[in-house]
Amino acid sequence: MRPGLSFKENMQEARRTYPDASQCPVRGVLDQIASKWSVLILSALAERPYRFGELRRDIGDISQRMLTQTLRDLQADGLIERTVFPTTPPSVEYKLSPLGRSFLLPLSAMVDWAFEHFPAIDKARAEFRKEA
Amino acid sequence: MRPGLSFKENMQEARRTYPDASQCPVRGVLDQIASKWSVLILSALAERPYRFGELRRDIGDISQRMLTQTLRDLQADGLIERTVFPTTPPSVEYKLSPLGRSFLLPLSAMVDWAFEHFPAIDKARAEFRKEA
DNA sequence: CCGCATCCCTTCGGATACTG
DNA sequence: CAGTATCCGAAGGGATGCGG
Repeated sequence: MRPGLSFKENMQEARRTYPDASQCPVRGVLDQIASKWSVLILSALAERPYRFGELRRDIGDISQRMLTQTLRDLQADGLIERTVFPTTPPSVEYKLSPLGRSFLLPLSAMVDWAFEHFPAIDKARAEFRKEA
Repeated sequence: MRPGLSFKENMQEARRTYPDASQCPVRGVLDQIASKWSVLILSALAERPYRFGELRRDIGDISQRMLTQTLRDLQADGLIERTVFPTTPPSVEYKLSPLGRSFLLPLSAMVDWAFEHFPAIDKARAEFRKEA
């Protein structure tokens, strides 16, 4: 990476367009989408469609309450599609929408970065505590 | 974007490496870094170094408490550097570290995506409410 | 199997007042 | 100017029990 600076223009343009950052619509989108549970759910759905119980088991430590809630939010945002199969017992499938798939690229960029740099961050945290 | 699927490998590899997602170190990193205030601060520092009061005014609706706290966390993670100038009155400068700058690319990818797609998301949200 | 409703505890985060 | 300390309301999120 070039030492100087090499970030995209939209980030600064967003800041120019919304000098009062509290009014920036991008913020509301990011808050929802970059949240802990959303990332895990979208990461799972990146592989293949999932049923409710599958997702629950796969993620492991998500409560059924948060799973339901986050799935609804992602559905409301148009990132995932929900299909009910009226079998007995009923089964419900969740899959990424085209919009949701378009989000995988920036999402995986974040995940990739975290995956690559978390050792450096852990080290920085440890040293920061030693100083204090 | 290709219709099929086109996401990076690390996302799936992270899921394979940490089948129990609750143990995944990437999660802790993301939670901290992709949070609301962190994104705003890093976006500001992407332009140039800032002093404390400048950041506060620039972001606008961040409380001094959260600004201090988030700056400390980002510093602990090694993403920003803090320099004290013992003038009177004292002044403190915050700037991105090399690690912090390396994060701008994935961060701006997210911001760019949000900037481009928030109209679609707003529309999806509105329609979702109409259905209900 | 999928999900909603309730209770309840914990964390987030703003407001205010006070130091070097 | 750049913080720290305290108080307190708001929101996040787990546990449990019921319904389609």
